Amino acid sequence: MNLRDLKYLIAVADTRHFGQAAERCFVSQPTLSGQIKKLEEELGVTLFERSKRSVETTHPGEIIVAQARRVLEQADALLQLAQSHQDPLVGPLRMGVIPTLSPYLMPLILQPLQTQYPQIKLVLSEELTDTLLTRLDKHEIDAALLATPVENPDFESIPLFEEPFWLVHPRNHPLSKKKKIIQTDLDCTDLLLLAEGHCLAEQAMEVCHLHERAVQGDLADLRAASLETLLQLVAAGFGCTLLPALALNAVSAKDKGIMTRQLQLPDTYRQISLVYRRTFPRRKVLEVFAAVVLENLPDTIRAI
Amino acid sequence: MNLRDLKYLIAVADTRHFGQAAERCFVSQPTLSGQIKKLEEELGVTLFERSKRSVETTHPGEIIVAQARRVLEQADALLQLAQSHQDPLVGPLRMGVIPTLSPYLMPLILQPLQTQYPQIKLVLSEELTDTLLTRLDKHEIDAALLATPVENPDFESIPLFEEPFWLVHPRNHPLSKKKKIIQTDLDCTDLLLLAEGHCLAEQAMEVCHLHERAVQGDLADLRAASLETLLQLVAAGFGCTLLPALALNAVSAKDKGIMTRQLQLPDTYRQISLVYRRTFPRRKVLEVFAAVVLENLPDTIRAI
DNA sequence: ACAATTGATAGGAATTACCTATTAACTTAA
DNA sequence: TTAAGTTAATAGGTAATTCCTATCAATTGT
Repeated sequence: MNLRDLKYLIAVADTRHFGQAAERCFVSQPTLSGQIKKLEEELGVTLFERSKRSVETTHPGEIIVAQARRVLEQADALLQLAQSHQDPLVGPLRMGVIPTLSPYLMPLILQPLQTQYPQIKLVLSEELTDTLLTRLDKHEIDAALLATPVENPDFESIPLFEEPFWLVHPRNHPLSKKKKIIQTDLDCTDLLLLAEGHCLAEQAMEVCHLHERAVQGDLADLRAASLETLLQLVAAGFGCTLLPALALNAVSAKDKGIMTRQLQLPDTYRQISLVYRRTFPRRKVLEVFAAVVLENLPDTIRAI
Repeated sequence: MNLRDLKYLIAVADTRHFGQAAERCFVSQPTLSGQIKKLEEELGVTLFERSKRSVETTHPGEIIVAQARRVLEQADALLQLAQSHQDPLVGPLRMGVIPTLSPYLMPLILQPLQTQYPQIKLVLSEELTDTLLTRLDKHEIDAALLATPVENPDFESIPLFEEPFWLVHPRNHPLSKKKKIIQTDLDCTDLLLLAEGHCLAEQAMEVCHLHERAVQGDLADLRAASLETLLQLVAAGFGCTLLPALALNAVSAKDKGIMTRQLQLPDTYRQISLVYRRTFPRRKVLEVFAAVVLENLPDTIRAI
């Protein structure tokens, strides 16, 4: 059995005329006659009662024709579904974002994305880099916004922008007296860190030339679960920390006891990129997403 | 698109493995890979995300696979429908019967038919010969029980039995004195007839050697609409008539004022046969029906 | 009676599906 | 680290299927 055969079948049932049915199906009459005959043999049922004068659908024929219409109806629906998914922008885009980026970047782009590409249904999940990479590998998400380069050859990435780190310290901190922060100021500072697993923690240590062991002792117990908590610690005078630029809005607005200092030093930024499986078939939607991100960055952040 | 392709599609979606899917479909892996690729190109949608490690269904793929299942479901239902109609006995048998036969024959066969072949759904219609032939030609009925031979080459017939005519007259009729009825008794009798269109009327005239004009006059206005009415007229002494043997039950039971006389004369019977279109594909059900009729005839009627 | 129509048949051409063999990339075991 | 085993894709040739033109037999309409 064949969808084409069912089309032939219905054409004959509709026209009661092999010639006209053939014309409607854009085939010759012998072709259509042959296929109908083959179908009848396959089904073991005579579908049409032919005479030289007329063609009539038999009773079982009527029933089978009705069912054939249902089959073609569903097949047609399949084609329409396919058509509606030809545009790579259509459908859900499952995006993972690291926690130190998501709350500060997403508010900037959700509105523009929704306005420019309403057909993209963004599904966000906020998790640590490792988790995101695992889920990406398991096809549970389509792409991830990360701050670390990827080595896995299964993945590719679109570089988005460089996000500078700012130094954040209490207003009564010794560094308050310095007009400009230099590298050595960072080296020996009382750095507060995020909990383990946050890439920001390692990156901060790297910027400050610290190793894992250096943050043992008093500070080891103070690793914060979120940037918000971290800022609370800074405000409470427990030490200073490095903050990614996009998160600055979160601090300046609410806490007068905190000073934020731009770092005019080399390599004091993290590189944000959009990571996806090499085999992901809807690259277009990622390109569109990346473009929207870049268009809506504050002027202080430079795109790559 | 093709039902086979959809089977391949579902096999891959189920197994997430081209090789195993191919095995399930009894084709080679390259064949299946090729058809899936062709399908993807036709639909304009990437259905699977392949890597050397794994095969995953894309989001549009999931949707299309679900629809493909619906298509195959309906196609499967079609095959099952066809299967259930392979037996020519299954389904309605639309049977036309002439009014002078139906009420006397049908009670004899309905019960046995129902018992022996419960799958046959008999749909009866009782109409005059001409109407039945027209409806047979228009495929409105499948066959007809008639008492006249058919000339139309589109039709064929299965001879069933010869139904003798009996003479029926009032008990106080001159013929009551005769021990045996001979042809000349019939020739000049006061014959009562059924309404025009009933084949029985013409056949009775023929048996009695009468022509159309002979029944003009008084009798012309007395043509009865049914055998029952005819018997009422006989009982009321308006004349005599010829009755087909199967209808005898109807008279003997209810009216003592009527005599029924067997005719031991040549050609005093009508031939009942089952008429159908030459092209009717379920001849088997007709043969079965004919057999049931013959098996359940009273012993007084001889089958052909 | 003759031309036009209709569905079936025959024979050959074109397309399509299919198979085997092989490749390229990756994973696992030694 | 190398070797063996998997996996999906590719290439090339074969078999099956579909399709066409030409024709026939039967019927219908003029």
